[in-house]
Amino acid sequence: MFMNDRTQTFTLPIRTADGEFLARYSAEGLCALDFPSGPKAPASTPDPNPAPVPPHVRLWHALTVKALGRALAGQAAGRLPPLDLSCGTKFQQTVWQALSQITCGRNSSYSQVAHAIGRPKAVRAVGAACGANPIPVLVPCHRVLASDQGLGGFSAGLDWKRTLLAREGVRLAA
DNA sequence: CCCTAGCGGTGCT
DNA sequence: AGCACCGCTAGGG
Repeated sequence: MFMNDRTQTFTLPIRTADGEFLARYSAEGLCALDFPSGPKAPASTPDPNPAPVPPHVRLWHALTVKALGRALAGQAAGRLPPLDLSCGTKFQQTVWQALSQITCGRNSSYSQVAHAIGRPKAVRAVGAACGANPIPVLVPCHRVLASDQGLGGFSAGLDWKRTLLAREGVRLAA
């Protein structure tokens, strides 16, 4: 083989009441989920020359659509497509893995996650890893709060974080 | 309340 | 190697 085995990825839109998300798929599974871009998020420009979407990707996408719909409604996401987290470092993947185990309606803190992965002092690094999470909502980085019960940060904007938490019924201090 | 020091991972030089 | 970021935290005014 030459080195031209381009790892083809597919980007598929998901229309929701909150705007149009974009799901990206690698050969291994869902590798990214993007929040609606603009404030009003007009429909994405259709690809003028779209590559055909393979059946297995369609299947993954169906799972993603369903899971996202439930997650946005504040319910457990249910079955997910395979996740491709290989874009992250070992540390980040460990963190993202830990995030996935925080169940709907519950929450954690950066410090707790740091302890959970056996690096109790890597608290700040955990925060940075959360910010690098390529699959927000489904990998629920929004459930991680500051230890003083503050909101902490959220790369897509704190409004999203507040909204997601509110919908799953998480009660915030203050 | 604010301020600070200390922390660990990551990316850039 | 060094350095400057960071979705942080605990401790001290």
